[in-house]
Amino acid sequence: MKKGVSQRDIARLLGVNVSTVSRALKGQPGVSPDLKQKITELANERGYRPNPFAMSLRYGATRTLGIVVPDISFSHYAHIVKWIEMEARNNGYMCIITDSGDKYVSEVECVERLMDMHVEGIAICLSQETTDFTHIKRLKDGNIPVVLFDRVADIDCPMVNFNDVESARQATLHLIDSGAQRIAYLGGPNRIKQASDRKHGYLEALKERRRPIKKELVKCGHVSFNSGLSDTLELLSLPEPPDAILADFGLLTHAAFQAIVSKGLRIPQDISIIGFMSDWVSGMSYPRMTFVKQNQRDMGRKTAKLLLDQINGNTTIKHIVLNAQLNIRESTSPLKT
Amino acid sequence: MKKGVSQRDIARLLGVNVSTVSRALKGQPGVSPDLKQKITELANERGYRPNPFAMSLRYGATRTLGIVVPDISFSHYAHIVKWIEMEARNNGYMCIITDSGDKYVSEVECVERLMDMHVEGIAICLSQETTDFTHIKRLKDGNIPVVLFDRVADIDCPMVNFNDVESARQATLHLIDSGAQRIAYLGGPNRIKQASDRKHGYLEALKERRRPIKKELVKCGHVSFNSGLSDTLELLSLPEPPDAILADFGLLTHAAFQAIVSKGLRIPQDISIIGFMSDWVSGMSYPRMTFVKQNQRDMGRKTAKLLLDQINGNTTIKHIVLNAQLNIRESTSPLKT
DNA sequence: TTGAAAGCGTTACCAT
DNA sequence: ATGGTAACGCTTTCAA
Repeated sequence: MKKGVSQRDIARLLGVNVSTVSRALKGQPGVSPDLKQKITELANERGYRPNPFAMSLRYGATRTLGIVVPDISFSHYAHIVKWIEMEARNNGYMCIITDSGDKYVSEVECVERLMDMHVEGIAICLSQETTDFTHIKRLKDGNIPVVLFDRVADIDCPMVNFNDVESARQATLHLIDSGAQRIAYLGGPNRIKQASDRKHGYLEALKERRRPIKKELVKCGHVSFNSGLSDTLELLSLPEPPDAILADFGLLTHAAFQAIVSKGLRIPQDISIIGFMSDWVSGMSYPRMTFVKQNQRDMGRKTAKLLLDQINGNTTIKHIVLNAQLNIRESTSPLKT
Repeated sequence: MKKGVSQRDIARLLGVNVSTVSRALKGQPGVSPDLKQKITELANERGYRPNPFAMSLRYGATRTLGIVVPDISFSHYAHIVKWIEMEARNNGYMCIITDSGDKYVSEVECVERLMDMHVEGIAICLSQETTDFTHIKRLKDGNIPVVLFDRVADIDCPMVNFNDVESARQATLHLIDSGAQRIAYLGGPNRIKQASDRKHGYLEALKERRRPIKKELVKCGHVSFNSGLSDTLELLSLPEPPDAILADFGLLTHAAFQAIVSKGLRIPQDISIIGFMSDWVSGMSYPRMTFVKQNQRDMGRKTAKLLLDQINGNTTIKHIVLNAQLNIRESTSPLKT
């Protein structure tokens, strides 16, 4: 392990004291222009770089943020993370990104590791297993700023999420108004607030249009491709199968699509579908999917800002809700007035 | 900024010396069982955690790796990064991930920042602008282990990449053998080794089957959606348009697909297409895309291993080439024997 | 078995 | 204007 050049090295080379070098390099008063010149020149020449660990040790400030995501390989999270990182970097912070694999135990471990690294704040997107929030509370007890994003929970903590109730409501209304009679809901388990919010929006829309709620059309399983696939196949095998599906997660959307295709059903003639997915994938599918568009850039930036605000002592802003938008394309049947 | 519990705190509480606490906590000999018991108990109770910065300062070992990617929001890179991170974590390392935005200047800045953070090694996927490698050389001069992955270069440095010549060759052969007469190539600029390798494979396949090389069918523009879109539209407007396209990057594949659809052409009846893309997106398009499948998990793991090997003083292994696989689906017309 | 002190890189404070 | 030194958390070497 090769060492870099330290202030002490420069001091020795010039026959002066470290403290003088420190002052010169920090641009503080109390150094003669001559000496200052010599010091900065030598520092540049030898490639002096301040050692952040010495600073951290002294001040406890690591200029580092921690991020925990369920799965960085999902485009949705990767996009959000990208913008958290951008915003952080613009403010002089580096990001340490950890992947919980959507598992509770791993999430706790990630948080502990980040605490060990003395990050100044942590942004967390909760795993689908998380129902216990002691690890979050521990952070708050330790006065480490936290922000929950995307997958949040009903706890007292700053957070940024999308308006899940409303976006699912809009999507369901669109399906009803396009003529769908039996709309199935494919979502996640109720313990995920995101999932229960979305289901709530779905049910609200049905009530609003005075449509009956059919229990057999509501699937709230594990958020995984396989679970989505078998749930959709079950739906399609019902004596009275749905003529529309609202899929509430990217993975489930993908699975539902595959299941429909594998059954030889036509979209939207036989069945309509709305999903949560990214713009460009929606554009490649055939037919192009009507989908709920979420602005990951906004979410990433807002999350970083909330974190940095807290680090800078501003504790006023608390909970930000972003609007998602329904993008109507060809996977939902045209209006039958 | 709240401080954690230090060894000194524990020492004071027990009325002993810090060094004794240190020995006890490290399980070193020279502490009475009694005292050791008391120290470890108190440490657990108060939630003592070693301060990594003090350790770093003393040993220069940060147990941290740096990663530089062109765009973390691309599924391809996000997948690779996920597995680098996993492998690193299994070996007690954390990862600091930086996004160069596919820009050279930003890539250099990322590397500098990572050096400042005193990461023990850096994995880099080069930006499409990078032709100057002094920042890589600087790392090697500083004895900081480096591994290039995915987008590599012809320099003396450990690296992991896919067999780009071969996968493009295979893809082209498949198009020829499916009956395509005028195969267009949509790739990146020659300065990207990945792109020139793939073009090389394309040309080799044509030669192998004694097909003429038509310059107007070879497009090597910027790797971006817009560039891919306009290049494909140009190809389709030729007096003699291609009856097959090989698109050599995910973005370009996506763009080519959109361009073809916008022109009202049918795949594969009017034109065949092979792309570089992810498995699940390929399954959602219609028709399902024939594509070159790259194993990101392997690449991520191998990259991390190469980095960790170097950190551990093993400098033998140098260059790993992974095989990509052609997955044949319905976007290439059936064999006309 | 335990204590004392030095050192890692930096800065702040006090002395010169 | 400059030097000396303590402090941050931890380990190691030497001394008791």
